[in-house]
Amino acid sequence: MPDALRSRLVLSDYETDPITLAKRLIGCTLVRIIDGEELAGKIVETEAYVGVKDRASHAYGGRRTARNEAMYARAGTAYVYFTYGMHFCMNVVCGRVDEPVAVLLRALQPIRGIPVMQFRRGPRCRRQADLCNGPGKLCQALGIDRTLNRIDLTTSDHMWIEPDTPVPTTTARMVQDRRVGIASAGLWANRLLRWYSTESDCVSVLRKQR
DNA sequence: CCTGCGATCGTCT
DNA sequence: GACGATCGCAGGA
Repeated sequence: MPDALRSRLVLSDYETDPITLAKRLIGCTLVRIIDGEELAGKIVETEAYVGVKDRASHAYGGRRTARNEAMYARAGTAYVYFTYGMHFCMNVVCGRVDEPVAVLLRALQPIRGIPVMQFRRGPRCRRQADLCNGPGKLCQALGIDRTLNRIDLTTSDHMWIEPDTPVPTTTARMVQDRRVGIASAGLWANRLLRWYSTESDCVSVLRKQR
C-alpha cells in the first residue's frame, strides 16, 4: 500500500490517559521498518502504568532518571528499556508532558514479516503464536531496542501505530485482568490495569479461572 | 497444567 | 551490592 494512503495514530490519539489508551491500542497495528523490510503485528495485550502514585511504575514517587526520561516526554513517544540483563520492553507514552504515564505493549498477533520475526526469535521458537506473546518476545521479534527509545511514533519512519479500522475493538471483546510481573508492587499488583483480546491466541498470560 | 530456577547486566541504592 | 514491567527449560502432578 502506498505510504500516502496509510494512516497512523496522531498526537491527539496519544494525548489521553493510560487506561483509555491501553484499551484503544487493542486491535491497532504496530508497524516496524527494519533493514528495509516491514514487520507488523496486531496489538492484542496492553498494560496501563498510571503515574507517580502507581507503585509498579518506573516513575513511582516521581522518580526521574536517565532510564525513564522518555516517560516524561510528549505523548506518542516510545519508551523502550532494557531489563533482566537481556530483554527490551516497549511502552507508548501518553498524557501530558512531565506527567509520566504510559502503556506497555505485552503481545502482538503477527501480521507481516513473519519469516523475519521467526529468524530474529531464533529456532527455539516453533509456534507462530509464540513469536510475540510477551513484552520481551515482541521486542526481539521486531528488533525493538534502545535505539528506538524516545522516538516519536507520530513522525518516525522506523516505527508507528496504525488504527484499528474500520471498527475499533470494544471492551466487550477484551478481558480485563491484573498486570504481570509486579508482585512486589503491593496493592497496586491487584489493580485491573491489563487488557487483552478475547479473540487472539497470542496473549502472554491468561486470566486464572475462579 | 503448574511451579521453580538460572541466565545476565544496566540501573539505582 | 541487590534487583528487575522476562524468558525458556526442567521437573512433577
